[in-house]
Amino acid sequence: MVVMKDTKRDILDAAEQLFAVRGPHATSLRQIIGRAKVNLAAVHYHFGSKELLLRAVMARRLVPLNAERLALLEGEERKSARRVMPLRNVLAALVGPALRLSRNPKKGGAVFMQLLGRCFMEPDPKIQAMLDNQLQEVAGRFIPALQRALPKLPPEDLFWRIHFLVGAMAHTMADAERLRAFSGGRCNPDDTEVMIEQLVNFLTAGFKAKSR
Amino acid sequence: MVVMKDTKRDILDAAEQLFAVRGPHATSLRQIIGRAKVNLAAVHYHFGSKELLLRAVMARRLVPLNAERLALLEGEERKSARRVMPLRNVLAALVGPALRLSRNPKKGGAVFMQLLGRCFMEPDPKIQAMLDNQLQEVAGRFIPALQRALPKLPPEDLFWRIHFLVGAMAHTMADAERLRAFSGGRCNPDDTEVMIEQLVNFLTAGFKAKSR
DNA sequence: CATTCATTCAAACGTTCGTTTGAATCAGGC
DNA sequence: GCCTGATTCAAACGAACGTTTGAATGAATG
Repeated sequence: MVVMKDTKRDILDAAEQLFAVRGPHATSLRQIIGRAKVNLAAVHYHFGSKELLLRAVMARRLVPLNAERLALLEGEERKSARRVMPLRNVLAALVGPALRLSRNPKKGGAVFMQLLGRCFMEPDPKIQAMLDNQLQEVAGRFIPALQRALPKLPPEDLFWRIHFLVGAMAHTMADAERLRAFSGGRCNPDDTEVMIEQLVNFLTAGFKAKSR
Repeated sequence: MVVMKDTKRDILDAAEQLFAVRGPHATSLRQIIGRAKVNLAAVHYHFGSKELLLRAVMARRLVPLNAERLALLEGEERKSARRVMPLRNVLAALVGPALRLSRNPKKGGAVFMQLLGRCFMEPDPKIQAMLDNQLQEVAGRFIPALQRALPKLPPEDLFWRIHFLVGAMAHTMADAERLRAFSGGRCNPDDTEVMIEQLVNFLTAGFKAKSR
């Protein structure tokens, strides 16, 4: 009674871990219950199905993450009052909270960041629909903010660049570790602030490119 | 033996198609032989295993693709002789041939482009190792070329930006179609030249960003 | 103590997976 | 016409998958 409902949290933690490393589709429920040390039927008892489990894993972290992004954006909007908000700050509000996850092990940490990146790249339409749904509000607030920060950029160019942003961000979240070996140790993906700095710096320049 | 057996090619074509749309891991051999209209055992008879089949699918297109990239780079190097090669041309030689695949249905077309993008994002270490192997030569030639085009950029920044490039390119190859809906029809992923232009333009500006 | 209700458990369900087998089929060389 | 080696075929293999079942467990209620 002192400790209650370890089972649900244990399943969520184990699923998050394994979904992130091997991808949701390549992870079996038996691997999850093996790591969580619970019974196989507990997954369906508490969550209903594998798909609903993934949804629960994502919602647990994504809801606060998106709230943080929106709060950061609103804060920036308040700060810059009637002036145009600097593009760099908009991008930092979008990208920063997600990449900073890896600094916060208590809230999911690098594990969830990797999972989020993986879900962006999952071909499964069910997973894509779930993500689109979870990110609808964020997109609806950030796209106008980007447009305001880049008033001269044609919408077509803007959408192409958002697409590139998503690719670069997702790949960085899902596979930052690959960069360590690829760069021959010159880059350290564990240094979150450098990572954010590099990505925001790159994206800011990309978004500011002259339209052709 | 004048022409390659229909069976082998039929399997390669069907596998390429299905691997690309659903991802290699989510595609079963039975789906492949159903589309190819061949016997199930034919896959193992001609290729040995599912993994070797994927390797064969990739090699068939990737070998000529990489050769084209290297030839394009060499051509640019010859053209600019002792001068510095423009960054834009290096990036175009790297990104162009891959994205232009979708214009060339006879050589795999958009289907293989999507598959290549998917493989970049596959968590499976076997697939990653295979890709790394296939791309080693290209990386070894393009990284110095990028360094020469950006002599003032610290190597750490360069590697971060290559990482972002890979993410943006892979996401564009694998999921360009998502952009059509996401942009409300404003972007047309079928127009390959616009796609290349947008990506190269974005990347060129990103690579040229001031180091911080 | 008896009852209740949420939770856990071992076991099995029916599918589907990648792979293997051994016989049937077909080609060309003698 | 038969032999040989390459290819195709239907059928089955064992393993793993997501899911379901029904009984055992345990704490709280009356």
